[in-house]
Amino acid sequence: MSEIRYGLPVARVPAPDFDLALTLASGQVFHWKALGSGWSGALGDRVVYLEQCGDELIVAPADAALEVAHYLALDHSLEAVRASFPAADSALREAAEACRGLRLLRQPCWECLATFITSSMKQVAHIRQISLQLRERYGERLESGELTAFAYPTPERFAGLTEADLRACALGYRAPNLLATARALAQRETDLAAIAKLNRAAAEGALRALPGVGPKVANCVLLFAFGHLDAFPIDVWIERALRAAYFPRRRPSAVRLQQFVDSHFGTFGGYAQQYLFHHARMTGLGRSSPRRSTRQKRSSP
DNA sequence: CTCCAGGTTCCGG
DNA sequence: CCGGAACATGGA
Repeated sequence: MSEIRYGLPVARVPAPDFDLALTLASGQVFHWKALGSGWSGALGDRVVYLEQCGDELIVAPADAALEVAHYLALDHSLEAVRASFPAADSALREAAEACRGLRLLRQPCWECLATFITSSMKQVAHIRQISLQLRERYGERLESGELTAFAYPTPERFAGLTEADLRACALGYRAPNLLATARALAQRETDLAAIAKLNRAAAEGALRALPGVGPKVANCVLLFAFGHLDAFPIDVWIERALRAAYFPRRRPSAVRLQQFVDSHFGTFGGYAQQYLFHHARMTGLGRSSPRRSTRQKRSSP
C-alpha cells in the first residue's frame, strides 16, 4: 500500500545531513514554489513534489527518486567537505555551521547558464520573478497527478523570439545577451555537453566566449551545473564577506581576489563560497548603512 | 526621490 | 593589469 501525495505514489529517500528548504532557497535556483508542507517545481522536463521528513525525503512521483537524489547531490559527503576546509579559518567555520545541510545542486546546464545570464545586477527576488515569467510564457507546461509546473524554455524556443519579447519579461539590457547565447546553442555553434567534459579552466574559457558571460556567471555554471566543486563565483556579497574576513585593511583587485580564493579554499571551494554567501546574506553583512555614512558622490553640475 | 542589486563590456591610463 | 562608466528595472 503505497503512500499518495497530490494524486501520485511517493518514494521515501534517505537524506541525512540535508536541509531541503535551505538548499532550495539558497540562491542557486529560483523556481521552486512552496506547496503544502513541501515544494513543487520542474526538475528538467518533469514536475515533482519534494518534502523533508526528518532524515528522509518524500518524493512524488516515486519514479523520480533517482533523478531527485542526483539533482540534490545527496551523494556529496558534507563531512568530507567540512574536513577539507582550512582548520584555522574561523569565518568559514562559522558560516559552514550556520548552513548545515545546504548542498550544491546539479542543475541542468542550459537552465543554469540562462538564469545566471539574467541575474546580473538583479536582486534574488527579481531573478526569481524573471525566471518564473520566462517559464510560464515560453516553457513547456508540465503536469503529473495534481502537480503543475513549467519547464525552462529551450534554446530553440528562445531562438525564435525577439529581443522585444524578452524585454517584455523585464530582462532589460540582458535581453540581447540571452538571445544571442540561446541562438549560439540552437545553431550548434556551441555545445554545452562538450564543454561539460572539459577541465575547469577550459570550460570557463568556453563559457566566457558567450555574450553576457563573464567570470562570475561562468563560475556559477561551473559550480552549479558542471560539478566543478572548486569553482568560486565572486559577487558583491562574497566580496564583502571576503574583505571583512581576510582583507580588513586593503582592497584587493578582482584578479588578486580570485587568486586568493582559489589557493585558500581548495577542492571544495564552491561549498565554502556558498556557505559564505548565504551566511553573509542572512546576517546582512556590510549592506551600506543608510544615512550614517558621509554623503558620497554628491556632485551636481 | 535616492540607492542598490549573485555583472559584463568597453574605454582610457 | 586597473579603475570608471554605461547598461534597465524594480524594490527598499
